[in-house]
This record gives sequence, C-alpha cells and structure tokens, in this order.
Amino acid sequence: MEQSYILVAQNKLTMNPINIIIVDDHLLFSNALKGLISNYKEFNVVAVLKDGSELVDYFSNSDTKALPEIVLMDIQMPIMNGIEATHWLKEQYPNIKVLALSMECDETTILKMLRAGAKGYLLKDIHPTILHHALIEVHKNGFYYTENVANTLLNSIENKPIINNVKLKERELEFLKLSCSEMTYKQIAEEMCLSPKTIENYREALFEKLEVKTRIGMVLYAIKEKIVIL
Amino acid sequence: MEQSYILVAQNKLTMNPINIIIVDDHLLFSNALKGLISNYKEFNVVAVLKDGSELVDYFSNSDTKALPEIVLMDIQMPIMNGIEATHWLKEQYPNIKVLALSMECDETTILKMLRAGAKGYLLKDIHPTILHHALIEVHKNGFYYTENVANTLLNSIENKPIINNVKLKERELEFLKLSCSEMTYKQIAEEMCLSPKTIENYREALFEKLEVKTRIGMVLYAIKEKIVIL
DNA sequence: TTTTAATAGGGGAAATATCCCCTTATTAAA
DNA sequence: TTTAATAAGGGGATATTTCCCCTATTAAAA
Repeated sequence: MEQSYILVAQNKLTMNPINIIIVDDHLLFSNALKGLISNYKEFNVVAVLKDGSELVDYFSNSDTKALPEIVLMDIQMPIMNGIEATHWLKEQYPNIKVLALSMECDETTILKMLRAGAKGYLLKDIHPTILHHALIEVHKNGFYYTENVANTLLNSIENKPIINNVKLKERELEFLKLSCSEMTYKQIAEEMCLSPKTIENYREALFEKLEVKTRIGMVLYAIKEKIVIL
Repeated sequence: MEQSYILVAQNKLTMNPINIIIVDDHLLFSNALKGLISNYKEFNVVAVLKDGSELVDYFSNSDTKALPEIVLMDIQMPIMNGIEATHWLKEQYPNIKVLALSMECDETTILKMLRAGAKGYLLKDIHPTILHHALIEVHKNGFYYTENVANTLLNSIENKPIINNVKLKERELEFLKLSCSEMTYKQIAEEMCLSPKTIENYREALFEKLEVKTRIGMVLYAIKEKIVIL
C-alpha cells in the first residue's frame, strides 16, 4: 500500500509528463481537447496549433520550446493540411509520433496519412477513454490502430491489390481542377495557354489513369479524392 | 472589494446554473466540450447526446430529467440530423434555445438550420471565449449571430432575392441523381423508362432551376447540396 | 547513345450534349 | 369552365465530348 503510494507520487513528481501538441483548425475542439487531456496526469499539452504551417513555425523558431513526444494531428486544415505537416515532421523529427485525429474515414485519406508516417488513426467520434488508451499505447509501443482502421486497411488490401497509386503531374492536376467547372475544354485550353488538341491529350491520359469513361467521372473522382473542394 | 466577493458567492450558490445539452456524434469533441463549459460557472452540462434521436429519447422518457435552457446542436449526425432534431425540439419545447455548432459554413445549411428555429450558428473553429460569450448572449437576449454568419445571410439576400427555393420534383431529383454518374442521357432515359426527348426536357428544366449551363454544373450543384453523397 | 518519358500539337469521325421551338394529354387550380 | 401547371414526346441544328491514330521536341535515364 505504502509502496504503491510512493510509486504514484514518483509518477507525478519525478517522471516527466509526456508532452503532446494538438494541431487542429477547430479551435473549439482543440482547446476543449487540451482540457480533456490535461486531466490525464501522464500527459501534458505543450501547444495547441491551428494549422500545419503553425507546426512548422513552432519547430523553426530559434528558441527551442518543449519538444513533444506525440502530435495529435487533424487532417483537413487550411494552408497546410495534416498529411503535408506529417510528412514534414517525420523528415525533421522522425522520433516524434503522429497520431491522426480526423473525421474522414475513407480509405485513401487513411492510407495517405499512414504513408506520411502517422502511427495511428483515430476518428473524432471515439469515446475519450479510447483516446487515453491510444495515447498510452502510442507512448509504450509506438503505434495504435483501432479496429475500424485495421478493417479499412484490410479491405483496401483485398479490394485493390495494386494500391491506387495514381500520381498526377502538375499540369494534369491543373487540367483536372479546371475540368471540375462549367468551362468547355476549349476554354480550359485558353486558360492553360495550350491548344485544344493538347487538352485532348490530357483528357485521354486522365481517363485512363483515373479509370473513368466521361468527364463526369473525372469530376466525381476529383471530388472524392478531395482534389477539388466544394 | 468585500461586497463583490459576496456577489460572486451569490452567483455560485443562489443562482441556478444555466442547463445545457450537447448533441454531437463526435464523442471526443462533445465530451471535451463538456469539460470546457464546466469551467464556466454560469453553465452546467446536463447531458451529452450523440444524435437527434437520443435527444428525442431524452425528452420522451417519463422520468423528466433536468430541462435544458440551451441545446448546442451539431448538424451532420447519423440517424437524425441537427436540422430535423431542431424542428422537433422547437415544436415540443419552443422555449428551449438551440445554438447550432457546426463545421458547415455554406449558405443553405445555415439557412436550413435557422429556419428550423436555431437561435445562433457557431463554427467549430471559433475560440472558446467566443463560445462563452455566445452562451451568455443567448441566455440574455435569446439569440447570437457571429459576424461570419450575419455576412452569409446578407450575401444570401443580396445574391438571391427570392431565397434559393429550388424545389425539385421527385422525378427531377431522380434524374439529377442519375446524372451524377457516367451514364449518358440515353442510358438514364432507359433507366427511368422515359424517351430521351423527355429526359431532354428534364435537363433543360433543371439547367434553369439550378442556374447551371452544363451537366458538370448540375453535378457540382447536386454534390454541394448533398443531393448525392460521394 | 539510344531509349524512355513528358510536353505540345494535329486529322478525322462518331457519339453526346446543348439549344430552341413545337405538340398533346392530364390534372389541378382559379 | 377556362387557365396553368405537369408529364410526356418530338424535329432539327450546333457545339462539345469522346475515340483512335499520328508527329515533334526536349530532357532525363539506361
């Protein structure tokens, strides 16, 4: 009894709390989350940032602040999204664990985030106790996957053996985005300073790459993949 | 000095806290938010529900629980969304104030929610202090609109004098949904058991109603308005 | 140094989409 | 009972999209 009491005291006083940074543009959420996590004695929120670019700033500022062990990262954010931010962070600080915290549960988003180096993927509709558990697991083992995410990964492997590795070139991407409008190809050609016939080549190339048969299909693809946002 | 101390004490002890219910399917958010609001002495979260139907259950259960004065309502929720839930609540308990709390900032969603009876509309990226202010304002005045939302309402009035009251008939809706695919109009005609020429009439009617010039425009409209979900 | 990939351009034809103007029942409202 | 709105269908013309096959330049890769 006495011993365990001493242990608890040691936990609080001698063991450093695990530092966490929250990156999320929904200030209401991130600030509330900070309060929630602050209740967990093992953890300490050292910063609440609202964007990937703020994360870069945080680490770039000369006066080195507290380094986090875990970053809770939202995905959809303005300016610099969670995927880009994770990429950057894993390059600069490979040891910092990124835990994705998002509402997106579509395969491609999860895959992108995990490929970027995230060590786990949590949906925002989980119960707080699961977050707590996930944080502890990430700290102990370096990763944490919920059943949901694991299933999604399994599905992704079963359904698409060669993973959807569609890589669009800059110019193709530009064309795809412009196609998601009421412009005709002729107008798009003008906009891109290309001949209509060149545009025609882009179109055909994209139809093949994206496995679509019509411009509508192309638009649906771009929206699904969040290449254009409505 | 002494007097003000006594006043504060009175606030805490003699004045009843204002009861609040949170309805949001993102448990992590709603639970964290509860913690945040609990820090505000004037307010008390009596329930955290994850869906409109749970709200109905809450009020329908015979053992009448604490009645809230304010309901913080998310919009996108499974089973019963915030708009339906607000409608129901305003019919049953017209005095309870609903404050929409969402990430959607498109005109139509805001309008739908306000028409349903919401007394304010907050985006989740606001700072916690604004939430606090909003709660106090709603309690005092019965409503609270942020600058953003007010501007959106203004735009909506300026740009569309007769508010976007596009009402689609059953058959038109069916056509619109089918148009959001790689089917040609001929195939859609077959699917709907109509002549291609009749489909042509639907198309023209929709182009006018939706104020679009191409099928792509129609698809973009349907996706924006969540008539089709990707 | 040849090969490959990326970029830019073209001819010609068939299929679709878009536009404008039209007819005929049926049904509901004025 | 005339008037309007709705649902269904059509003719004919033009614009756009889609398909298939082809060339040239440039820069990087093998």
